Amino acid sequence: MPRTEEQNQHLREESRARILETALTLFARYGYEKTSIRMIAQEADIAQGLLYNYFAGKEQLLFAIFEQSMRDVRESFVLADDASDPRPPLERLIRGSFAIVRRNLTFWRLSYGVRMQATVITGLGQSLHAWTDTIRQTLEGYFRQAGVAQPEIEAAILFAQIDGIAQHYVLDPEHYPLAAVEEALVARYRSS
Amino acid sequence: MPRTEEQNQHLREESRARILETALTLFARYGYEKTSIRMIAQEADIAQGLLYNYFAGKEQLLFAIFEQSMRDVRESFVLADDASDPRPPLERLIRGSFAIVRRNLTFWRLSYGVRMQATVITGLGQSLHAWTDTIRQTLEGYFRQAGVAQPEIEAAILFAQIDGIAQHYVLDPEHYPLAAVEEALVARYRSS
Amino acid sequence: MPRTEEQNQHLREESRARILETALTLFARYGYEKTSIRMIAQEADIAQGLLYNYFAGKEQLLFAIFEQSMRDVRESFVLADDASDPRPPLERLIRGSFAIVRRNLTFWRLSYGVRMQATVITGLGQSLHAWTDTIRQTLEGYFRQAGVAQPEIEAAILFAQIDGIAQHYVLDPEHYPLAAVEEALVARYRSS
Amino acid sequence: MPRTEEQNQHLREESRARILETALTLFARYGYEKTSIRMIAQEADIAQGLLYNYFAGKEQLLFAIFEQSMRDVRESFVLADDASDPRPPLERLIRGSFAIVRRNLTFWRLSYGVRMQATVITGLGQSLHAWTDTIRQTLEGYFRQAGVAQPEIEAAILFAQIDGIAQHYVLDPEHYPLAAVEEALVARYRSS
DNA sequence: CATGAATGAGCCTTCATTCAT
DNA sequence: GATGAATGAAGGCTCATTCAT
Repeated sequence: MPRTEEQNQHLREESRARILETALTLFARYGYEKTSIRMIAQEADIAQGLLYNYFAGKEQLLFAIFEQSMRDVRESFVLADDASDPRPPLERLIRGSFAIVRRNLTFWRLSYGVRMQATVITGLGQSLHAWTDTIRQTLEGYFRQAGVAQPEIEAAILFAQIDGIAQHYVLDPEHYPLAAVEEALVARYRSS
Repeated sequence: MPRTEEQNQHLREESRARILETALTLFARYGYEKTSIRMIAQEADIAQGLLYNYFAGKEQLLFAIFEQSMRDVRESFVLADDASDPRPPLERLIRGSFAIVRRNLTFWRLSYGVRMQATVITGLGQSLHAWTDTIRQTLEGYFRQAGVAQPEIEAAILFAQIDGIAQHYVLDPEHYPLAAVEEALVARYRSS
Repeated sequence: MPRTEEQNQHLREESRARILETALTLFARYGYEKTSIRMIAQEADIAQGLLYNYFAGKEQLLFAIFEQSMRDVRESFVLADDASDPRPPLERLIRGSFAIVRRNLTFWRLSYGVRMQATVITGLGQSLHAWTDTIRQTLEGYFRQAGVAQPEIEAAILFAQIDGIAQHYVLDPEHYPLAAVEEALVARYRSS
Repeated sequence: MPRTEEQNQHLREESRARILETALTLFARYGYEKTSIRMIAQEADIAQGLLYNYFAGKEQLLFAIFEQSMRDVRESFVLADDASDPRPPLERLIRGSFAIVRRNLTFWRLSYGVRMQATVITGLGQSLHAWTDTIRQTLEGYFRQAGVAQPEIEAAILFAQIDGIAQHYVLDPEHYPLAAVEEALVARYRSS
C-alpha cells in the first residue's frame, strides 16, 4: 500500500535535512571544493543520484545551507533580542552574536571559508548583503538612538569588531580567549 | 652561441614575475580552487608547461605568492614604523595597516579568501601563525607599556578590529567608508 | 525503481570483463606504457571515467590482468597434471607449458613485455617470484626423484629452456616451429 | 682561434659516446619510458637541446644504443671465435655468449626490457631479425656439420636455451647460479 | 657546437551530473 | 522516491621537442 502524502512529506524533509547537515559538516571540515558529492552521499548514507532530487546541484546545496543557517541565525537574534532582558540592548546584541557563533561553529567556519569566493558572491550576494545590512542597520539604530555623532561609522566599527573577533575565534577555538574578549568588549560599550 | 647568464636571468625573472602577478590576480578574482593552471597560463600568455619551470605545482605557486606578499608587507611595516613620525605609535600602526591593505588590495582579497582552507593552513600555517603572532605581540607591547590592565586581551581586540575592518573593506572597496572608519578608530585609541 | 542487485552485478561483471580483456589486448599489442587509458576506454567503448569504478588506476588494472591470467594458468596446470595420463610427468609438463602459451598468446606477450619493468617488479615481484619458484621446485622435484646429480641446476636449465622457447615463439608465432621444437625437447627428456 | 677539424671531431665523438653510455645506464635502470630526456641530459651533464644535435629523438637514441651494442657483441663473438682455442666450437660459443652477457649486463637488461615493444619491433625489427638469424644460422651450421638430424630445430633449441638462461640471469644476477648452469650446459653439448 | 627557456600535446585521474531501471 | 552504473569535461602535471641566442 502506498505511503500517505503525509508520510512522503515527512521522508522528504528527513532526507533533505540529513543531506544539508552532512554537507555542512563536510564543507566546513574539508572546504567546499575539496568535498565531493560522493563523500556527502556516502556520509549521509544515500545514493549519489538522490541528492539531485533535492538540490539542483552542488552549488545550490551550498546556497541552501546558507539560507537555512541565515534563517537560524535570524531566529536566534530575535529570540535573544526581544527577551525582557534588563541589560542594555548593545550588550545583549554583542553577547548574542558570540553565543550564536559559539553554537554554530561549523557553519561559521564554512561561511568564513567561502564568503569571498566568486561563486558565493555571485549566487548569494543579494541575500548576504541584505543580511549584513540588516545587522548594520540594527546597530546604527542603536547608536542613533544613543545620540552618537556618526552612527553609521560607529555601526561599521562595531560590526567589523564582532566579525573580526568571531573569525579569529573560529580559526582557533581551542585557544582563543573569547570569554575575556567578550567581557572587555561589553565593558567598553557599556561605559560609552 | 647560448644566451649569456645575464640574459637567462632576465628571462627567468620576467617570466616568474609575470606568472606570480597573473596568478595573484586570478586567485584573488576567482578563488584558488576555481583558477586553473590553464587560465593562468593563458592570461599570462605563456605555455602551461612553463609554469612548472618556476613552481613545483599549483600549491607552491600559491605559497610563493604568499611569501612574496608577506615580505612586501613586512617591509612596508618597517618603513612605516621607524619614521620619525611624531604621532603616537598605535596611531601609526593603525594607519599603516590600512595603508598596506589599500595598497595590496588584491593580495588581501586572496588572503582572506584562502586563509581558512586546509591547503593553506597545512602549508603555510607555521609562517602565517608566526606572522600574526608578531603583530599581536607588538600590539600587546604597546598596551603593556601604556599600563593597560589586560594587554593581551586589548591586543586581541584591536587586532580583530583592524582585521575585521580590512576584511569588510576588501569585500566592497567601492562603498566601504574606510577613511571615516580609520579616523574614528584612531580617535578612539588616541583618547585612551 | 532502482535496478535489482542481480542486474547491477551483471552490469558490473560485464563492464569489468570488457575492460580487462580490452586492456590485455592493447597492453600486449602496444606495451603497457604506450597504451593510454583513453585508448582502452575507446576500444572498450566505454567512458574513461568508468574504468576507475573498477580499478584504482592503470597499474592496478595491469595487476588485475596478471592475477586473472595467473589464476587461469594455474588452473590449466592442475587440469593438465592430474589427468591419468600414461606419459611421463616431465613430458606432460613440457607439453602442458607450451599448450598454455599457445592458448594465452596475448597474455604471454604482455608478460614477456613487462616483466622487467620496475612497476611490475615492484608491484608483482612477490607473486611472480612465488609463481616461478613453484615451477622451478616442481621441476627440481622431478629431477630429484629421477636421481639426477644436480637437480637444482637441471631444473634451472629446463625452466630456462621452456621460457626461452616460449618467448621466441611469442615473438613470431607465425613462423616459429614450435611443434617440432616441442617434439625434439620432449624426445630429449624422455630419453634421459 | 677556432678549433681544428680534428679536435671538433674528437669532441663530437666524446659527447656522443657519453650520451649513449648515460642513456644505456638509465634506460636499463628505470626503463625506456620512465627515463626522460631531462634525466639523461642531467646525468650526462649536458644541455637538453644538445642531445638533438646527435640523435634525431629519443627513439633514435635507443636505436643507436642497440646498434652500437649489437656491433660490440658481434666483435666479441668474432674475437672469441677465431682464437686458436682447442675447445670444440659449440662450447666456445656457449661460453662466449654467457661471457658477453656477464660483461654487458646493463645492455642485456635494457634489451630484454624493450625487445617486445612495438616501437622496437617496428624500428629495429630488421636489424634485430638479421642479428638473431645470424646467430641461429651459425648454430645451425655447427649442427649441420656435426651431422645432426634436424639442425634447424637443434639450433632453435640451443638458441632459446641460451637466451632463456641469460634472461633469468639478468633478472637476478646476484642469485642465479650461472656458472654451474653454464658448466652443465657445456657438458651436455660436449657429450653429444 | 651548445644552451636552456619555452612549447603544447598528451597523460592519468577526479568528479558533478545523468539516466535506465 | 531511490539506486548506482555510466558519462565526459576538466583538472594538474610531464615531457619530447624546438628555437632564439
